[in-house]
Amino acid sequence: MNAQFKKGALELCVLSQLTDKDQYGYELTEAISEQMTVATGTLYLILRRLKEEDYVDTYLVESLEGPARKYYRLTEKGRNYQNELKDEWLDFVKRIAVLI
Amino acid sequence: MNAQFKKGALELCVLSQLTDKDQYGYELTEAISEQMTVATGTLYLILRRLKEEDYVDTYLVESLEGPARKYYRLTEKGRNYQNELKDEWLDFVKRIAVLI
DNA sequence: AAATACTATATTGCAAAGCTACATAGATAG
DNA sequence: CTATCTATGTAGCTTTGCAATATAGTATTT
Repeated sequence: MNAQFKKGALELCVLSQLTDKDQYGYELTEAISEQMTVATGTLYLILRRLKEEDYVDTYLVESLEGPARKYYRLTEKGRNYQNELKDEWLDFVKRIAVLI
Repeated sequence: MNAQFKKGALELCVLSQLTDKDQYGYELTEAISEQMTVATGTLYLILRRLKEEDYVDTYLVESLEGPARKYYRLTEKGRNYQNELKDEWLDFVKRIAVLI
């Protein structure tokens, strides 16, 4: 799996996964891992960045199967950003198709 | 234009542009600029890298309109690489589509 | 003759983002 | 009590595009 392709696109994937329902980090890692290899820890960096920029907020929920889970929820700003980024991505893919 | 999306994909674009005919750096920059913004100089780094790894070789041709042009030609290794990378890209795009 | 602009190649320093490896920690099964 | 699964998090590295800049040939304008 080409690591360079992922740059930027992973952020969009995380945001998109959160549009339907709140999820915690490990859960997101598992969902995205079904489509591509993603290193443990990679998503936590993205999630921290998204939180710093107020695209998501978080809350803790205790778990019976291990440590507490930190859930991530899209903010209004995050929803707008997800939309923009998705449009940009689809446009980008079309432009690449022209060149290859 | 999201700079992160370009990582890796630009290399594929350059390789793909060379599959039909040899081209020089400035010419490639102009062709790719029709689809996306790309900074002057960016492609020269990619081209140097591609040459170091024997995906392309080069030859100089004098020009009436300015300095000599350095043409880039795909090697057999480069053709194989372009094919692999293209397949990987198309697969990647499909997987992202599942996630968003 | 000098300044400007277009064509053309190339390098330097910077920033973004994923990867590897590692650290921490609760719960549970053997 | 050790291993394993769940779960979050950090440090250092690498790759790669960008901005800025340098160099240089040719042509046109002032």
